[in-house]
Amino acid sequence: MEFIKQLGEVAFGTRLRLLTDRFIQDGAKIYQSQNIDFEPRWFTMFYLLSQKSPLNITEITAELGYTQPAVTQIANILLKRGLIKIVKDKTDTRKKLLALSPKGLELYKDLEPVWQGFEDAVKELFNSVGHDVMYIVSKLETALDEKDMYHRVSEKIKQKQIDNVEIVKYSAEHKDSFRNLNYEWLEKYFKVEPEDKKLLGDPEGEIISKGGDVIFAKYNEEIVGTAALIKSGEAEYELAKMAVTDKAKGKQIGKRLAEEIIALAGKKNAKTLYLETSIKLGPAMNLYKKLGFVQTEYKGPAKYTRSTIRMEMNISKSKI
Amino acid sequence: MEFIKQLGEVAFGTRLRLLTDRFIQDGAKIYQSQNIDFEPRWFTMFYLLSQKSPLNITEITAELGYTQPAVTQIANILLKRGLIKIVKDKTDTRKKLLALSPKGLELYKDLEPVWQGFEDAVKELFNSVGHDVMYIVSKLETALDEKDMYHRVSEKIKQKQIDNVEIVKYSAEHKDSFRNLNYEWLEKYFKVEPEDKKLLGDPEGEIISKGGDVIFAKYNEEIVGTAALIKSGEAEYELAKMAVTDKAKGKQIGKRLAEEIIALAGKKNAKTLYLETSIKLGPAMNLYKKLGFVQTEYKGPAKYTRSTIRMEMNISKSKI
DNA sequence: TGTATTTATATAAGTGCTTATATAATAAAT
DNA sequence: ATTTATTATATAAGCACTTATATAAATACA
Repeated sequence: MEFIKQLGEVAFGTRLRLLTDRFIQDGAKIYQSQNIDFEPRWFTMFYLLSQKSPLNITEITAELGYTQPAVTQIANILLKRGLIKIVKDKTDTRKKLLALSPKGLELYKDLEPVWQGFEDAVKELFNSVGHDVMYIVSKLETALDEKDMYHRVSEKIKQKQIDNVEIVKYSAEHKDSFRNLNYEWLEKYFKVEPEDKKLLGDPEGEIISKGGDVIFAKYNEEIVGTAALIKSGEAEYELAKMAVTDKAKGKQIGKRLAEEIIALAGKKNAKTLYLETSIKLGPAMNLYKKLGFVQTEYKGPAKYTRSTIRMEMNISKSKI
Repeated sequence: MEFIKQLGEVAFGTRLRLLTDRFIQDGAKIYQSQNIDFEPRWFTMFYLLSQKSPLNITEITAELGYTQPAVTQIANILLKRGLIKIVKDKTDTRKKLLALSPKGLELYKDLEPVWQGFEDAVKELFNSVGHDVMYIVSKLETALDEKDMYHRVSEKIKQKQIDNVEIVKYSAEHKDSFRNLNYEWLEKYFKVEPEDKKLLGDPEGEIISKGGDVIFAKYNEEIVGTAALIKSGEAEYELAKMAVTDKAKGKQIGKRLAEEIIALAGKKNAKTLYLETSIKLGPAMNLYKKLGFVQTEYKGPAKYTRSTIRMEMNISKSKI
C-alpha cells in the first residue's frame, strides 16, 4: 500500500477503491457480529423501500445508480429471503412493484440501530479528520458532473502535445521533409504541378536565396509540418507550401506555422502577405480567416490550377 | 442517485463506490481514445515494475494492496501480452521475478504522457474543489488504520444500547421477573437455597416492607436485570439478588444496577453496605471492587452456602 | 387496427476481484 | 537426514457487479 500512497494523484482511483473496500467489508462484519442476517449490498434498496414504497425495478434503478440487472438480482435475493414482497400493478402488468414484507419490516427494527451506529461512527470519523468529507465528496461529484475525467484528461493531454510542438528554422537536413510533407497532401487532394516540383525540389535556391524562408514543426524529434514564406514583390510575400502530416493533426500545428510565417513576414518588413488556396480545403480557410486573412480578387493568373481563392492580410497593421 | 445523496453518512460507502467507478471507467476510455492498448487495472503493477524491478509476486502483492491471486492474474495477462518478462531467481526457484519487457518499456513511453495528463487533471479537479483531497484521503486512511469501521460502529451500537437501559423502581407487575432472573443464574452456577426461596417469592413482604428496595433494568420494554437493597441493621444494608439475563450481557447493566443500589442506600442514610458473593463469580467481583467495595471478614455465619467472600463499603464516605 | 416503437424486466455471459485450497520448493526442527 | 513447517505461486470457485441481449407488455402511429 505504501507504493500506492507515494504515487499521489495518478493512483487516486486505486486509492479510492481500497478505501471503499474497507467501508463495505467492515459493513458485513458488523451485521454478522450483531447476529443480523443482512448484507451491505442490500442496504440501499432495502432502505429505499423502507422510506418509499411500493416502487418498481425501474424506479429503484433510477434512485440507486446501479444497473437494472443488478437491481433485479438484488430484488430476487430479497424476495427469496422473504424480506420484500411483490405488489401487482393493476394498470401495467409488466411492472413489478416492490415493498417491504412483514418479515422485512420486522428486520428493519433490528437494522435501524446498526445504521444509526454506522452513521454516528462515520460522523465521528469525519470529525476526527477535521474536514466536512461529505461536502467534499459532493463537490467532487458536481465537478465531475460538469466535466468528467475523460474530458479533463483528454484536454490536458492535448495541451501537452501542443506545448511539445516546436517550430524550427530551415536546415539542409530537413530538405526532404519539406518535399515529402507537401507531396503527401498534394497527391491526396490534387496533383503535383510543375511549379510545385520546382519549389519543393530546391527550397534553398527557389525560396530562401530569393529572400523567402522555410520553417518546420517538430514533434517528438520528428518533422511533422512545414510552411514557406515566398518573396513575390517589393514588400509582398506569399504564405505557401504549408503541410502537416495526417498523424499529427489536432495539435494546432497549422496555426503555429502560419503565425510564425506572419511574424517572419513582419520581420522582413512585408506590407502584404497573400496566399492561394482552394475552396475544397475548408478547415484551412477557416484558420486563415481566424488569423486575419481576407478574401481578395486575383491580381494576375493563379499560380496553380488547384487555386480557387486568394486571401491577403496587411502585415503592418496586424504586427507592431 | 438522488436518494443516495440524501442518505448522507449511512450511505458513504455506496457513494464512495460510485465515485470510484467514475474514475476507473473514465480511465479505460482515455487509453482507448489515445489508441493505447492498456487497461486501468494494470496500472499499479505496470507502474511499480517500471520504477522498481525485478520484483516477485509476493513483493508486488505487499506494495499494491491486492491479494496474491489478483496479482498473479494481472501478471499472467501482462505476460501473455508481452509487456513484462520473467527473470529466473537463481537462489529460489519458486520465485517468479518480474520486470518490464522491451515491449513494455516501449509502451511505457506512450503511457507516460497519459498518466501525466491524468495527474494534471486530478490536481486541477482537486483545486476546483478547493480542498486538499489527497491529504483528506490519507487522514481517513490513517484514522481507519488506528481504528477500523467495524470497531467504531460496534462501539457506537454498544453505547446506544447502554443508553437505552433504564432503571425502574419495583412494581408488582415485575414481581415474577425478580424471581425468574435470579433463579436463572442460581440454577446455572449454584442451587436455589431456602433463604433465596423466601426472599425471591415475596419481595414485598421480605424486602420492601422491611425497609429495603428492589429495582429493575429495562431494555426495549423488557426486564433484563434486577437487584435488591436489603436492610440488615440500624444503618447497615445488603446489596443482594443482583441478576442480569445472559442475552443482555455487555450493556453494563450490572454496573448501573449496583450504582443505583448504592445511591438508594445513601438516601436511606446507610453507613455501610455489604454483599456476599463467591470467588467463582470473577467478573462480578471485579465490578464490586471498581465501585469501591473492599473485602472484609465475615461478622457472622454466611447466609448462603455459595458465599465465600464478603465485601463492604462505607456509604457516608462515597456519597455526599 | 394492425404494426412499429418504446418500456419493463429477465437472462446470459463476462469481468475483476475475492476466499479457499492445492502444489511445490525451501527452511526449520528433531 | 528426515520429517515438519513455512513460503511462493497457482488454481478453483464464488461474488457482485457489468454489458449485451431476449422477451413480453404497453403505447404511438399511420
